[in-house]
Amino acid sequence: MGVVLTRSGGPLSDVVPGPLLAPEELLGPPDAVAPTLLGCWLVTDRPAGRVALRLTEVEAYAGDGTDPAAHSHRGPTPRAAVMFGPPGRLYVYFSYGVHWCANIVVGAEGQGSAVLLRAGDVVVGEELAAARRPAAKAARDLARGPARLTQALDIGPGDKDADLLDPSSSVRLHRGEPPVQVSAGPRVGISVATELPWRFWETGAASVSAFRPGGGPRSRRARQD
DNA sequence: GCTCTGATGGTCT
DNA sequence: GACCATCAGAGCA
Repeated sequence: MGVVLTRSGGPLSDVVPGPLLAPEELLGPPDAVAPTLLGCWLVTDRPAGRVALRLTEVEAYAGDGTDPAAHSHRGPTPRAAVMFGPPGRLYVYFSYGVHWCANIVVGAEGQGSAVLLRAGDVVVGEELAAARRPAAKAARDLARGPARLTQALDIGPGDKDADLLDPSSSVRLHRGEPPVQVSAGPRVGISVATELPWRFWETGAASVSAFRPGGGPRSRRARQD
């Protein structure tokens, strides 16, 4: 209930996604490409219907050997091989034995860089996304966090290495309206290279995952052994 | 509101 | 066998 309206006043379900991104737009260092992905639309077309969300939070991971937090840091292992593929592919990995998380491969083929998709605002198919995310209590929680984002979009192991730039693909990356303002800060949930401000989010977006301003992520590494 | 913990399994050493 | 690019829910203030 309650039809969400665009700024121009039309129902979002009638909004047509912008053009697909071109591979050239994903070249360059991951920390330079990542903020340009904010505002872009990630769209999944499934038999149950379409869900599209507007990216509001991402993180950059570099494959040039300087970023120990990147899955590609140890080379093209079976899991991380997709990261060394061409830009615009979807790198999906299984996290904590429970969740799937999604990255967009960026940079030149062979580089091993990617951008983790952390959060977005669902703009099309909100009811379908809500059905996939029964724990979400509010619209902003539908895709607030990397694993929640993949749940809302129904992204899973079957989407590994999907070509987001192919118009015939069921998972695609479309250009959207860029945010007015972008913020940057440390990445979440990693234990190395925490000093790099490679997390980017749309300033003020409600769907940006929770973070302690100035305090960093809560430390859970202080457990005794 | 904030903090803490269990769940759960692939990946890599 | 340890380590996770996490989430949801319980407990407490």
